[in-house]
Amino acid sequence: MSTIKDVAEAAGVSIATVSRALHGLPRVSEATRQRVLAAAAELRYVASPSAASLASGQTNAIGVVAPFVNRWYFAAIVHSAEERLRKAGYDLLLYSLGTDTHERRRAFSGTLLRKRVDGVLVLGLHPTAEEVAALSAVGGPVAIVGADVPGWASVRIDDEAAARCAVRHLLDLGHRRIGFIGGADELHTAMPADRRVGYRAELAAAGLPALPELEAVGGFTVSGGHLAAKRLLGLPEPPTALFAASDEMAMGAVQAARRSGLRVPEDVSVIGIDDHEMAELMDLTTVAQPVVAQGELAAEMILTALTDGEQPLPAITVPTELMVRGTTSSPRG
Amino acid sequence: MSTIKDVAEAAGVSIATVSRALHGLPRVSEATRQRVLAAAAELRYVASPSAASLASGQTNAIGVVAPFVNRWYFAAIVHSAEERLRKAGYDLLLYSLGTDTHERRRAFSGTLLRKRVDGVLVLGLHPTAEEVAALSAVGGPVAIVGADVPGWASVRIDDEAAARCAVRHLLDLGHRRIGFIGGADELHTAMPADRRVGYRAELAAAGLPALPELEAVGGFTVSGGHLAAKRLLGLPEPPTALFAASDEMAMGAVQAARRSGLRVPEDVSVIGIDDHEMAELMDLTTVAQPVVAQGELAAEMILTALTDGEQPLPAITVPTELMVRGTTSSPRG
DNA sequence: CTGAAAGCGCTTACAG
DNA sequence: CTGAAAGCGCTTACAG
Repeated sequence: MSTIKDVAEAAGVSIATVSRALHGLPRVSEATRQRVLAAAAELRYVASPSAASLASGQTNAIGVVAPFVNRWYFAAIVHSAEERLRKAGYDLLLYSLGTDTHERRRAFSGTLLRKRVDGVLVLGLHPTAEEVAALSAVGGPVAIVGADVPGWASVRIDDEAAARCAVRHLLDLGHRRIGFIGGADELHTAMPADRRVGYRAELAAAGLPALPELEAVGGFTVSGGHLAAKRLLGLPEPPTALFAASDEMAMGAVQAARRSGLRVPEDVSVIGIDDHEMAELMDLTTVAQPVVAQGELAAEMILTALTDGEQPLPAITVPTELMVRGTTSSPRG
Repeated sequence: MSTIKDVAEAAGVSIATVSRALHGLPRVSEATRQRVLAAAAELRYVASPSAASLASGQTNAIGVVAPFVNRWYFAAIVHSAEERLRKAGYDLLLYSLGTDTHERRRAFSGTLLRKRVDGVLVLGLHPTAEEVAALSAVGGPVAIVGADVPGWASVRIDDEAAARCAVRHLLDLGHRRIGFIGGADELHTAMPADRRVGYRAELAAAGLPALPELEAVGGFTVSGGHLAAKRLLGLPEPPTALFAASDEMAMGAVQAARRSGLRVPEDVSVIGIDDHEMAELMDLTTVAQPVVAQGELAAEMILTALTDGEQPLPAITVPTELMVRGTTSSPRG
């Protein structure tokens, strides 16, 4: 593996000049630059990121912290953010925490990220005040997707409004007994709580009570949604419609209804949030959120903060859209 | 941010001793080690990865190169590999190439990875001989998932056998006119070709011809599968069963059949490969492949190669399993 | 426009 | 068991 010294010798210049030429800095004659570029290409020279980082104090890497990557929402955001960051010359260090509290602590405390990244992208987690302080102390700009934190850049949907939109759709269709399938670990992720708030608020706005027995926990998985729906539909007085806080849970709910011999939407309506890539396939009515855009925006914000220094970090709310498909209709009778 | 020097001063030892104590190396007295550990904790010291890499020649990072992360198969493998690698103290650098040939070239040429990672994990790509040579020249061990390459560690399923298993299931049910929905860019990814080979081979073993008009391109997406199925089912003499080389395409095919007014499986059977997380939900018959295990195995192989030096790199084939669900049955009549 | 040199923060023989 | 010192390969003022 060739080093900058090899290139310098081959080009007949100093290593300082090689560095400047390769970085496109001014104060290098065009002739010299060409000679250096040719020598570097010839030697297949690639600068050592470690050495460059040590000398410059920049790592040219962004850390991405998420609970999962193998879920539609996170995978889509990671993919779009990665593309944007790589284009800007940044590497993406992935920390997929799972549900492990210990790993979560390591990530947020900075043990994992300090001195390793120039900035951090947090996905789908709702950090505590302590965690915010710790991550902020890592040094670089932080952007969060799916929540907002003072001092950090953020991209999110209005979860409460999205939930209200979904419930309103059901109300407009004539439903009055509407079940809710939410997440479980409200402490860990941001949006479940907000979506539940929206559910209750929209019911209240329609003069309907929020009945505890109509709220179930789905854990944001297909099988969790299935189980939750099964319980709700087995109630003595079952709901005529189900609002699931994510499409994956909504899909599980549709399945549960059908396995219980109920037709969707004739016997029970189901609506989700997301517009998961499989939602159209399943003809699922949902409130769509733009995931690719959120990933790109978050990446963009970090890049801007990295170059533009001290300008205020934006907090963006992206719009959602009701997608009426085949799993919702008016209740019978 | 504290450096090793701060810790050394606080503990009253040299930086060499700090380094040894923190790494758990021998030849440090227990008392000294405790003192160093305490000082490091007190100062919230985290070693600079750049400095450590530059001095040691190791990056403690593994590069993961994949065409996508936002597809079930890749996301699942990245997630499980990341967990294993992080546990071993390695960072995961993600390179999600997309379909961009330019980025692919950069990744395989080593421009992206050289001097940056200790090993590489390649997912779902079928590198050319040239690419293999270039990536091998990066230096560290390489493991590939979904294909096998001489000189690299590998984990994969037997794609041809999996395809034959799927087709055999359809033959056993009595189908004789079986359509195939495969990928598109056979040059880029490994398995499409093998799965097509298996399809043809199993037909041949049953004394049936491989009819070109029964083979369609689905591009490994739901919508691609939908389109391909639509074409096949619109044939003057349509197939009574469809074998899709992935579950996502199979799901698209099921949808296409239903939208054409055909019942699945009464009018047309559909089988896929994968056992996608949504397959059970859709009651899709498929040939299951273990994704989590493949990710873990691949990570394990790299870790072993990294520590155990020059032992031969394993090439493992993991088993697949036919999952008979509700989208396949005997043809009518 | 170019070079000599300091310095980034570690690891690792080498001495003792 | 511990320390002094070289060296990893860059970047970046500082001179000229």
